[in-house]
This record gives sequence, C-alpha cells and structure tokens, in this order.
Amino acid sequence: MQLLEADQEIPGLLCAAATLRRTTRAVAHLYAEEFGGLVDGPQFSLLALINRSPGTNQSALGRILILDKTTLSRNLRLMQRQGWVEPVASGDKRERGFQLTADGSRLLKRARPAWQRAQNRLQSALGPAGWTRLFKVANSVTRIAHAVQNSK
Amino acid sequence: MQLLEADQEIPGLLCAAATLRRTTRAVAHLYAEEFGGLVDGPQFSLLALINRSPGTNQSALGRILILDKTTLSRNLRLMQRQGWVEPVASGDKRERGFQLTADGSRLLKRARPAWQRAQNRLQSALGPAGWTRLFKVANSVTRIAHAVQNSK
DNA sequence: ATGCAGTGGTTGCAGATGCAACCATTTTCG
DNA sequence: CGAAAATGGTTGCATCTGCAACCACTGCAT
Repeated sequence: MQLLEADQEIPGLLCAAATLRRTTRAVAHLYAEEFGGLVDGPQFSLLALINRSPGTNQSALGRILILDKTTLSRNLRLMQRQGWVEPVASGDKRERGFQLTADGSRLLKRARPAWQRAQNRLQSALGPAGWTRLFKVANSVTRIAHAVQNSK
Repeated sequence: MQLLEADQEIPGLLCAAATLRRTTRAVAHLYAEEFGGLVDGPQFSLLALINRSPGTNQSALGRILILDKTTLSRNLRLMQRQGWVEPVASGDKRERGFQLTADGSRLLKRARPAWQRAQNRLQSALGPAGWTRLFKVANSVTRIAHAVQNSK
C-alpha cells in the first residue's frame, strides 16, 4: 500500500496540461510494457501514419500530429537510418515525403500484436464506454485547444 | 482553410497513447502561449506541487507525477540552479526534498495569471461540462492505466 | 521577368523523459 | 548482530519536443 499515491487526483495539478501529461505518461507506460523495446511509442505511431498515407511531407505530418516540423525532421531521419522508411520522389523540390521500406512494414506487422495487447488491456479495464469516452474527449479537447490557440 | 488537418481525428492514430500525446501537445501550446517564456509547463507544475507539499523527496514526487525519479533529479537540479527551489533537511540521509525559495514563490505568483488565462480560454471553449469531463476522464484513465500496469 | 511572400526542410540550442547501471543509506529478517 | 532486500539519488545514453534562425523552392503579383 505504497504505490497508491499516483492513483489519486492531485489538487495542485488542476492544470489541464499537467494532468494530460501525467495521463499520457501512465498510458504510454502500458504500451511500452508491451512493445518492450521493439519500437518507441512515437515512432510506432509515425510508422503507422506513414503506412496509411505514404509520401506525405514532413510539414503536413506535423500538422496532422500537431508536432513541430523540426521534430519530424529528426525523428524521420532516425527512422530512415534504421531502415524503416525511405524518401519518396516528389514534384516539389522542397518536399520530403516518406514511405515504409520492407523492413518498416515488417516491423509494423511485428509490433501490431503488442499494440493490440496494450490496447486490449486498457480497453477491458476502462470498459467499452470508458474507452469510447477517452477518444471522444481527447479528440474534442484537441480540436478545441487547437482552434482556440490559432484564433489568437 | 488549410490548418484544419489537425482538427480531425486520425483513424491511423487509434492508439490511446498517440492520441493523448497529441492532445497534450495541443493543450500545452495553449499554456505555453500564455506563459510566454516565463516558465516551462512541466516546471510550473513541479513548482506548484512543491509549493503545496514542500520537502517531498524526489522519488515520492515521481510517484505522484508518474515521472521517473531520474527525470525529477535533473529537472529539480535545473530549477535549483535558477534559484527557484532549495533543498530541505531531512532525517533520512538518502532523501532529497525541496521547498520554494523566495524567488520561486515570486515566480509562481507571477505566473499564476498566465496559467489562469490559459485555463480560462480552454475552459470557456470547452464549456463547464466539457471541462469537468476532461479531468474526470483523464484522472480515471490515469488511475486505471496505472493499476493495469502495476498489476502485471 | 522578377521580386517577394509563403511553404518546406535543416541545424543549433535547450529542456523533458526513460532505462540501465551504480552507489549510499535504511529496513527487514534470520 | 549481520547479510540481503528495499529505497533514494545520480550519471550515461538515447529520444522526443519546441523555438529561432537560416536556406531553398514555389507561387503570385506587378
């Protein structure tokens, strides 16, 4: 009965950003536990996104993920070095889009079960309603925070 | 009408961790916009937490925030260097607790309006119900994810 | 055509974060 | 008491992330 400190709400943390950061860490641990060194959380999602929309340039990926373009520049470089993604030709000489390599596809396939296990563990603990609510709230907050921010 | 890409849900992102990371970034931007270089988001929350519970050792802070103790070790060192926190004596020679310095208190006071502004902007955009739901869901997910994780 | 704003990418700098490994102190137990 | 386990902290290593500044194209207006 000593690890329950983290299970409570923290009055002093009545800051949406801090609360969300904390929740994100808790959930990320769960996924990391299943991925077990195979892939990184952020890299996995980037891999999955590129798999779905190959050729998307870095800035566009950034807009989708609400990530700075410089972050993507670096993360993609790492993933390219590991041989998971490769650049794709484009008409615009400025752009740099990527697609999965064979290794990247294999990795994604190999990681999917772990992702599914983490997903299942959380989902069954939250229950169907809780699970749905999580995404509903997260996406709604994202949309609104983004809109409020850009409206300034 | 070109920045709306980030306003949509991303099917490929049906990963709780990735979705939460994205939401966190969106919300963090909002706070950062108001803080404007005064303090860092994570540092502000740590400052607030120490203000509320001075003397808490680093590992305990880590359990509360679901942060690795090494992260706290470094973050606190930075904050100490900036003169915002100072170590507090303790009976246990292993422990290292902190309290705010006069500068730290001043900073916290000075930052509170910015924090309140960000809070208000988000809250009024979300509406009272949405705002409450955000914290309810976040804390519930945190608790559950944490429990699931430790139960393994 | 040309000149400039807009868009895309990269690099330097800095902080946030986690894991493994390591050391010091405290607690627990035989 | 004394050894082993638990607890707290630090460092090395590696990513993730963001901002400012900079360069390279592109598109558009004059």
